[in-house]
Amino acid sequence: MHRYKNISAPVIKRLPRYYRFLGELHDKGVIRISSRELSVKMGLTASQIRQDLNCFGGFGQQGYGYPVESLYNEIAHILGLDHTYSAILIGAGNLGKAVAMHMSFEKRGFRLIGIFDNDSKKIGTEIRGIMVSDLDSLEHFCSQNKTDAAIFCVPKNAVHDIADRLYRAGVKNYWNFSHYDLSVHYDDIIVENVHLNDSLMILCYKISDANDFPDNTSA
Amino acid sequence: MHRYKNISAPVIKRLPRYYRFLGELHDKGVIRISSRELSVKMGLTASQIRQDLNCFGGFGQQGYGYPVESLYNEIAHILGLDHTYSAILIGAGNLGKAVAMHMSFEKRGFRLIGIFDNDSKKIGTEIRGIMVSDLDSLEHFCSQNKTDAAIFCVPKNAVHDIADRLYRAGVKNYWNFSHYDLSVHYDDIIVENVHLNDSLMILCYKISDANDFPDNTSA
DNA sequence: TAGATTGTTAATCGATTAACAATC
DNA sequence: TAGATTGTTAATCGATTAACAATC
Repeated sequence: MHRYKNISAPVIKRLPRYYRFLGELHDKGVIRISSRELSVKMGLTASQIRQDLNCFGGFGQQGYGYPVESLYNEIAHILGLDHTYSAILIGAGNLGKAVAMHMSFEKRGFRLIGIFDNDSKKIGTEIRGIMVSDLDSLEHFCSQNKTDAAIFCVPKNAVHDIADRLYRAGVKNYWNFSHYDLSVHYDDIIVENVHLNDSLMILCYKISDANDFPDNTSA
Repeated sequence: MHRYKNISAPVIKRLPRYYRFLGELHDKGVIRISSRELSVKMGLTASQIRQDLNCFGGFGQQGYGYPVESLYNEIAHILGLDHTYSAILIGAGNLGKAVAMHMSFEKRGFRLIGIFDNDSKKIGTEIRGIMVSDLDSLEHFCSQNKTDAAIFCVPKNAVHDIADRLYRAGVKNYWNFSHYDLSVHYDDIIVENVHLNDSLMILCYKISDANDFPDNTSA
């Protein structure tokens, strides 16, 4: 059922970054690169790079290094970017609209096929050539269109109910921008979270930690 | 110079999530909670919760658990949310606009004091009550206004140059939405990345890994 | 061939979990 | 007090780094 065995989360999280750096190298016309050179560019150890890549196969050649273009393509394949999963966006507010407009879905293995909102002012408007539909028509849409994934750009109090409806309609893969933990409620779903608030708070922590003197903390 | 000693990245990343759950508990009127109960709600081990919290202090009480409200306030303080760091937004496109409109900066320790873009169509327009300024006036603005942090919502090819300018103007804390690794080029800066493309590719990986049969992968 | 660099095993380091004495 | 639960130390687990034989 799984393509690769026991790939740890840290390894998976590094894959898109490898993909990015290899893409840049390829654009610059670089043909081959050693784990040593790449480690310097990326701020990792050469050992880690070799370990990571060897989870998926032996893409290098002793005495030579890694061929940039084919490794780039291999990682695309590992990430599954050669798929085209259909996705719908839930929520056409500021954030939803920006996600719809900003993302190159096709380059990341997805195609945006529907947008839903419950605000009558938004229903009927177009975003990136896609008509915003009434949230009430969600089930009907999913029954008519193969829907692989849903993108949550709605306020947290709306998420649970919509997730329930999607789950019953068979949509179980979620890109979650909402301030809500989907994974706690179901366990046969796949969730990738983008918690912007959490990220901003972590920045706040880092700044505070680097700048505060212990004397100030009790103030 | 640092408030806490040797706090590991995994612990820091969990703090906003603790903060969120404690906030919800407090809203529901819950007065106290044991690490055991919280672990069930959050899908962690009780041991980890106690270890994490004890990095910062002994907030619990034997035989009783943790007082929800005061722990919530403690975590806010640990995260530095009682600060108000001034931040400027670079890039008023779809994503920048959404970030400006969508985020509750004040609740996360920040205040948005300026927005910059190089597109003459955007300069002079208002976003959330803030006038979009010409990117050329960046240095002047920073010299007149204490600027603690910058938010990057510009295309990757623009980042390096703007980061240079900000760095020279003394702005060294960045919330980075761009597809570019700032941290590789400087080392006395603080960066928190939001790599939406990486996140979407990770979702693609997870879906592919769960659904592909090995036989299909070579196709 | 000789030099370079991989793939892979072994050693180290760090994070998570378990256990339990301290104590409310 | 007795029961519960923390704070903290010890044990385990997993991830990273180092080392080196295989080999291009």
